Amino acid sequence: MEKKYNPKSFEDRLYREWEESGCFKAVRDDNKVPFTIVMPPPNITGQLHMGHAMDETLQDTIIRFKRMQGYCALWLPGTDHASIATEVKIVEEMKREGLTKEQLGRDGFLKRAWAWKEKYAGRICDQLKKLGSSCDWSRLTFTMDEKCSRAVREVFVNLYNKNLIYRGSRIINWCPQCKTTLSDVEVEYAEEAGNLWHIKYFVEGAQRALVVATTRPETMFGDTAVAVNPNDKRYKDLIGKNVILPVVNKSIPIVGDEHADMEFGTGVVKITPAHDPNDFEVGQRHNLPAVRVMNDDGTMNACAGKYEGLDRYECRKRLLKELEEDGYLVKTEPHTHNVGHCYRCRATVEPIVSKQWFVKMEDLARPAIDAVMNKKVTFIPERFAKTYYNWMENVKDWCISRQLWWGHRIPVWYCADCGAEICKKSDPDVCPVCGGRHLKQDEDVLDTWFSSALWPFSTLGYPDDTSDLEYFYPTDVLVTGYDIIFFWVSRMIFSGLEHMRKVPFRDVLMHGLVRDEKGRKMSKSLGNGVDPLEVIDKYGADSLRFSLLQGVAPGNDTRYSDAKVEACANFMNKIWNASRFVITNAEGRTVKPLGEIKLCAADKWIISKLQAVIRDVTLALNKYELGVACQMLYDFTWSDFCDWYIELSKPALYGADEGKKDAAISVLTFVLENILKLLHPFIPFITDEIYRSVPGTDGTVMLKDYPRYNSKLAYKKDAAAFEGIKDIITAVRAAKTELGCAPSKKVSLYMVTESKRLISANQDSILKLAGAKDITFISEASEAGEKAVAKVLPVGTVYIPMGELVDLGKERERLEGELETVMSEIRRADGKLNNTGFMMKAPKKLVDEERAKLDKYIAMREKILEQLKNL
RNA sequence: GGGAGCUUAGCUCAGUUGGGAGAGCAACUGCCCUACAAGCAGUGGGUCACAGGUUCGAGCCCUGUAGCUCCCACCA
Repeated sequence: MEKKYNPKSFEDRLYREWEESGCFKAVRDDNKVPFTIVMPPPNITGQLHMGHAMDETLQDTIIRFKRMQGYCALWLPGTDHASIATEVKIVEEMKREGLTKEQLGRDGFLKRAWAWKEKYAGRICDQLKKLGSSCDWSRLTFTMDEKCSRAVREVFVNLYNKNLIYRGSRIINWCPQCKTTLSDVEVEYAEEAGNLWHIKYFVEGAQRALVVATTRPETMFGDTAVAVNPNDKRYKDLIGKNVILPVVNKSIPIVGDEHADMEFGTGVVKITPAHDPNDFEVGQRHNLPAVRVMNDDGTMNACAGKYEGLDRYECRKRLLKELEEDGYLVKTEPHTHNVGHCYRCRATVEPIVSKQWFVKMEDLARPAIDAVMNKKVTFIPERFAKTYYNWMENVKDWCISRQLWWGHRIPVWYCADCGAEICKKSDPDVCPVCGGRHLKQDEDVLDTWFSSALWPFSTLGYPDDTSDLEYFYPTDVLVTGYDIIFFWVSRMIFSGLEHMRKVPFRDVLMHGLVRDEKGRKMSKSLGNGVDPLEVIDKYGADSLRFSLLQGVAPGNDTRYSDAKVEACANFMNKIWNASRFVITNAEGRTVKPLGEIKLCAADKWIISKLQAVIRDVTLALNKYELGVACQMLYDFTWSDFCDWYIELSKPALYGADEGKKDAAISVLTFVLENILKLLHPFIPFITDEIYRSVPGTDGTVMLKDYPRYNSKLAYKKDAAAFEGIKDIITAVRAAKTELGCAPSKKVSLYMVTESKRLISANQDSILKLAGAKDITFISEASEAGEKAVAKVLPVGTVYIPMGELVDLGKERERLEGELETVMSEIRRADGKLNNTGFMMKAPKKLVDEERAKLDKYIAMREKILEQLKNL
C-alpha cells in the first residue's frame, strides 16, 4: 500500500477494472431475487451537477448494498433527449453561426440534433463513472432509441384508441420565445409588480359606462364580452345589453357570470376567451367566440389593428397611451400578481387557445391515487404522498403536443383527400378510409415527459413480453428529487398502471436539493454552483460521496460545503492509515479464523461492537436511512476501531508472545475486512483498493457478501465488562490532564476493586493506553498514600499518586462535584423506581436497568463519601 | 386561499416504533507516543422556538402561537 491516501492513483483504474470485468452487469438469475433501480436519465445537454451527484450516490450506495446482499441487482442507466431543453440549446448554438431552424429545415435540424447527441450524451456518462456509479452500461438507453420510440408509439396508439388521448382546442400555456406549448407543470409562477388598469367601456345606447380592471390591456382586442356577477345589484339591469369596446369600436355583450367577483376591482371583468383560462370557461358557458390577438412569437396579429406586428408589451404601452388620451383609462393601480414563466427560457407564458393533443387524466388518475393509498407505492418520507395526492386529485388534462422538432413525433396522419385522422403504430402509406395517398403526419412532437413516463418499462423491453420485464419489473426503488414529483413520478405511476397493470416501483426515495454554503439554491445565474468533478479532482470521489450522504435525512435539503468534504477526506485518510497499520503488521504473520484463536476481552469487545454495527447499519439501509448508516460506520471506524481497538492491540502486537501477536492481527484483520465491506457501498473506491491488500482476501470487495449479524459473536457480557477497562484508562488520562501532569510521565496506579481478574488480564492495555507503569491492588485508600487523586468508577476506585501536583483543596472540590453528579443520578433513578406509574407501566427490562443503575450509583456514592472523609 | 417543512451546542445538521440530548466544524488545554499533526488525549458549550395537552415518562404524539422556507391554486 502506498504510504499516503491518494485517490487519483486508483479511482479511475478501479472503475475500469470493475467495468471490464462485468461486475455491474445484471443478468436474470432465477436463483436470486431481483433488485432493480432505473436511473432518472440525465439530459444529454447536461453536465453533472451536485444534484446529480447526490441522486447517483444514493442509488449507487443502495444498489451496491443490495448486490452484496446477494440480490440480482440491476441499475439501469440512460439519458434523456430533453426535447425542449436540447432544442433551445441547439437553436442558440445555430444562432451564433447565423443559422435558423427554418433555414436548415426539419431534416437538416434533426441531423444536427443527432450529431449533438452523439457528441454530448457520452459526456454525462463519463461523469457518472467518475462518481463510481455501478450501473449496467450494457443497458444504457436513450429516450429516443428505437426501443423507447416503439414504446411511445404503442402507448400513444393505445391511449388514442381508448379515447384517453384526444385533440382539441383548449387554453394552453404558450411560450412565445420557445414557440411551443407547455404543460401546466412546465410553467413556473413568480410574483411580479404590475398594474391594474381601469378602462371605461361605454354601454351601447346609454349614457352609462362600465369600468373593467385588467392586468393585460393588450388582450382587449380579443374581448368578446364583459361579465358582471348576476347577483350584483349595481349592474344586474345591464345584463343582456352591449358595451362598445374602445379603440376597436366593436359591440360586445354584457353577460352575467359567477366568475365576476363583486369584491374585486370594479366587479366588472372583460372576457377574453382566447387568452385566459377562466375567460375561456366563461366563453364556453355563454357561447362566446374566442378571438386570438397574438401570433406565436408574442407579437400582435391583425385583430390589433394598427398595432399589428408589435410585440405584446410594446402594444400594451402604446394602447394605454391611446386609451389615456381618449379618456378611457380612468385609473392605474399598482398590483402585484403571479406571472407564469417558461421553465426553460424564463419568458412570460401566454395563455392562448390552441388546438393541441391532450391526455385525458380523469380515468388515469384514480388508480394512481389508489396505488399510493394502498401502499403499492410508498413515498419515503411519507409526507410526499400528500403532495402527490394533492396534485393527482386536481390534475387537469395533460397537453402533450409540442411545436418542436427534437422529440418523438406524434404518430397521427391526416388524409388530404378525405380528411381522416389516422393514428397508427407503423407509418401508413395509404389512407385506410379512402385509400388516398396524400397523408401528412402531424408536425408536432411529444412532451419529453411522455417518454420519461414509460421509462421503468420501456427500458426493459416493453411492449414486448420480455424475460427482463417479467423479472425486473416492477422496479424496487425510484430515487429522485422532490422537485420532480409532478413531472415524472406521478406520470410513471399512472403509466405503469395503465400499460403494465402494475406499479412501476414499490418505493420512492425522495431527496432534497443540494444548496450552497449559505443555503441558496445552486444556479447558473447566481454563479454559486459547485462542480462535482472539481471536488472529485481535489478530494476524490469517495470523499464527495460520503459528504453528500453523511447527516442527510430523506427528503431534506442539504448544504454543500468544502469543510464537510474536507472532514470526509480526513475520514478517508483515517481509513487508509488504519488499514496500512493492520496490513503492514500482518506481513509475515498468520491470520487465523476467529474460531482458532483465544480472544481477549478487548477482542470480544470490538467484535461485539462490530456485530451491533452490522445489525444497525443493515437495518438503516433497508429503511433507506443512509445518513444514519454513515454516521454509525464513521463512529465505529474512527472511535471504536481506530482510537480504541488499534491502540489496545499494540501491546500484543509489539510484545514477544507469538500467539498473542497472531491473535491480535487476526482480529484486526477480521474487523478491518468487515469495515471495508460495510463501507463499500458508500465509498467504493478506497474500500476496494484497500481490500485487495488485506491478507486472505481475493478479488473485488464489491462482489463479496455484505456482513451479516452473528449472535454468537455478540459477547454481550464480555463487551460490557470491558467498558470498565475503558473507564479506567479514560479516568487516568483525565486525571493527568486535570493536574497538568505530562502525558508522557508514567504513573503508578492503585486500585480498590472487586474485578481484579478482569483488570489483571487487561493490565498491558491499561498501562499502555493510560500511560502508567504499574497497577497495585490495595484494600483501602491509605495504601495509595496521601498525595493521590481518587477516581471512583463503577469497576472500582483508581488512586493515582501525583505527589506535589495534588492540591487537596481542589481534590475535595472535584470529588464534591462528582458526588453531586452521582447524587442527582440517584435521585433520578430513585424517583423513577418510587413512581408507581412507572413501576406498573414501564417495561420490566427498563425497570431492571433502572434498579441496576441505582445500585451502581449508590455504591459509588459510598466510595466517594469515604474518600472525602479521608481527605 | 390550500398544503408541507423547518426552528436542537457558536455554525451546519442527525436524532423513525416516546425510556438518561449526539456528530462534524469552530473554541479551550496539552501532546510528534514506531498507522495517521489530514493526527492523539482531555475540556467547555443546549429551559431541543414558545404556550398548553396526552402519558408513569415528550426533542419525538396532539392542539395552539410566532418566525423562516417551499409547493400548489387563484388573483380580471
